Amino acid sequence: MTEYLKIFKALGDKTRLRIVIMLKVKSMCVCEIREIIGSSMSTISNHLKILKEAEIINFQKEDRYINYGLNTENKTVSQVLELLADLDSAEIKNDRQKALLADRINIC
Amino acid sequence: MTEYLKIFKALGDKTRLRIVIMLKVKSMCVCEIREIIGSSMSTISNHLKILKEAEIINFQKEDRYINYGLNTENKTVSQVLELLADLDSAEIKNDRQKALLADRINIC
DNA sequence: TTGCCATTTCGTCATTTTGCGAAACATAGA
DNA sequence: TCTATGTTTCGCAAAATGACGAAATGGCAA
Repeated sequence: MTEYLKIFKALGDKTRLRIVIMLKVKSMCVCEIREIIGSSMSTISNHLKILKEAEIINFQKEDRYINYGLNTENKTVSQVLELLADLDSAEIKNDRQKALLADRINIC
Repeated sequence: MTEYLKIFKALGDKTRLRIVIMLKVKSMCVCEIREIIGSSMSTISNHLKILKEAEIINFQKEDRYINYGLNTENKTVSQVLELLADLDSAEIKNDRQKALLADRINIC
């Protein structure tokens, strides 16, 4: 139960849900995510920590950056993420658009 | 997104997750749930309110009681609840056992 | 080594959430 | 109507959460 509890807790926050939906578009570093969400670096970092602990996301170093992405290897997580497949609000479209355009060179 | 947010928020609490899993066994009234969970009446009532607002549960009057049950007619909800199908911890088994034995005559 | 840059951790504050008992409410039955 | 009983609402205290800026960390490059 703890596994699901962590996942639901993690996804039960608007900012984190937005982050997760954005990461379906592509993996991103903290400052790219920050740019789209608009909160402070430390706030984003904290949200990512919670998503990490729920094993919803993972990360890998690339260059000077740490790229965060969805942990699709986790079966429970990928099942939950499938539910979100057809989310389609204006806000989400906007985030997705920005995610596509996001480019570390112009952000970090 | 708001719909999912509400659902995840609602299920991101241990007590509420326990209630939902119990309600898969059978519909129950507030005092039956109270007996199994062990919190106060008002606490349980408040949790049920949150689950109601997320449309995870519904209710119907029966006799003097209000029976709460899972709102399986809601597609999103039933998809989420399917995820929980194979939960199997000791605590959950205990709750399920108690739910099966619960009988308003001896509780309310 | 030193400096730089991306990220995390820390300390603090405001807000939200959770839990409780008491009181209020609703309603079926005497 | 009055009573008993099941449920909800209210008011409050304690705990958890989310946000921020500042400071600390980690690692690459000069």
